[in-house]
Amino acid sequence: MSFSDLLKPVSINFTLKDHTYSLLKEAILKMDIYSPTAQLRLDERNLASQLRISRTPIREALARLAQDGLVEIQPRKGVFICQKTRSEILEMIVTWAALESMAARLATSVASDSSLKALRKFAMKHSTSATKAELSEYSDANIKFHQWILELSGCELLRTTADGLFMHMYSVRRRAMGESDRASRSVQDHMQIIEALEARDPELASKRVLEHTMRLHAHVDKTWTRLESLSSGEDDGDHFNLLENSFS
Amino acid sequence: MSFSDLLKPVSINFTLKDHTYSLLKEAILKMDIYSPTAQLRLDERNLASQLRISRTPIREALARLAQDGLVEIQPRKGVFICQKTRSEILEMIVTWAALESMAARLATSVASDSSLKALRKFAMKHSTSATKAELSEYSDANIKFHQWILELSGCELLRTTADGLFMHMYSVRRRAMGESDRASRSVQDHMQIIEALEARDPELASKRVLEHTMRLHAHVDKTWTRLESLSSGEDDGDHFNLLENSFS
DNA sequence: GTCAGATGTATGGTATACCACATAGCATAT
DNA sequence: ATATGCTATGTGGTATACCATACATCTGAC
Repeated sequence: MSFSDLLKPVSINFTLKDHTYSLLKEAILKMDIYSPTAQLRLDERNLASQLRISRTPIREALARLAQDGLVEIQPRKGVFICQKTRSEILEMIVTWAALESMAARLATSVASDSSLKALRKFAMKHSTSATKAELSEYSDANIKFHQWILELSGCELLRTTADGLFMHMYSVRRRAMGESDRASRSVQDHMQIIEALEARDPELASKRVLEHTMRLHAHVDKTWTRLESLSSGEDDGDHFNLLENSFS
Repeated sequence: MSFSDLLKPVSINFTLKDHTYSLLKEAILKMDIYSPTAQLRLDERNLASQLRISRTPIREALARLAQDGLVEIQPRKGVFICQKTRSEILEMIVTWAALESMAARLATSVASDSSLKALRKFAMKHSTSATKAELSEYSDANIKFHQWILELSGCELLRTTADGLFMHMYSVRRRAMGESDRASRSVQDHMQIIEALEARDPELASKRVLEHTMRLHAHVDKTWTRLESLSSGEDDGDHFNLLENSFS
């Protein structure tokens, strides 16, 4: 083995700003940003000294984070982690529903029999863990199931766009999705979705995905209370209540 | 008029990086990035000297542009304007279809009679200009019509997400949308969409929007040739041809 | 003549210094 | 005691200097 072989992996394509971006993103998503004690402010100089790098790559990473809505940069004030309002979360679910129902529609055409089989296997395996109310695990499997459908669509853009939404839902999901009364219904829904995919019925598949996701919407709409206090009095646009009848 | 009214707009919230971001974004969208003579490379130092500012705000603006896919930053190489491949454009249309059909569904519930009336008025006005084959104007009106539906949904996120797609379609639209044989069919489609909205029929409205947008998809799929040469030989995933039957 | 290696130059990546503004605390005057 | 204004300090915004790499060009040897 020559020198060049040993020395080749010289951290090519690695930049501090990209690394910092992933680092900060992960950190933000992992923390519970709705905890009352959460540190919402990000100090550039603190981050710089903690990461032992200068402010420049940090600022470029923050600019990107601001672009995808994870933080807000207030000029001359500071950068703050974004807390989503109730209505923003509901809008995310609506948009997610739009994307995934399209994905299901496409999947009826492009997904292979074997990949549908794999999806069914996955869903059945985790349906058992759902019944024993292992909520955290169920919550992960639930998200994975939906991402899987996005993947089956073969449309990268649908998948990445939805991933951007899931990213924001990450902090929310423990609260919104992990409730055992919803779990059994959810498992039924998943099975029916798989059946529609296997039947290669685009209309039925997209319809069932849409209804399933909008049930989550209705659930969040009813039970999301903790953030209310933060933005009470504002016009949070509860008009989505009106929409339930659009998904019957 | 009181003092406070006069003194409020004290030029606050202006930063060079935000200004540069809008500036570069607009410049990129306006240029024909598919022209063979197009300048695809962006030189930080050139931009800095042209705009008479330092590289720092430019770099932060570029980081944001890279985030929404308008440019690509290759470490140690440079920043290049992104040319979308044929399959990426097709994926954008699919995703757009997903969003707008959901918007139409919502609009059947939340749009007011008067706003639907305004939409109809707008569509009828531009249907006449379409028949006289004023293509550029028709193309603008066409996009406006679709954006209007997104607005009627009352879901900000649907609208902004779709706007992100329209942004990329901007350079493409002159070529893809401006053909008179499509125009008359398009006008018919628009009218039928409006009728479905006025009938407050969510299923029909979303279905018609979906079919309408997928007709554009089929059209681009058949006629988009110019970029082929750039990426010929690559696996560009023409599998979307298979999907036409999903939207009948 | 051709190819390998070296060297120069251009360009992005990073660090740092400096500036403008926002905020809080204190002092002073009413 | 309260209100107003000043000052100190910290933070983000910007400019600039320097470093590392990629690429082109040149040169020399075979």
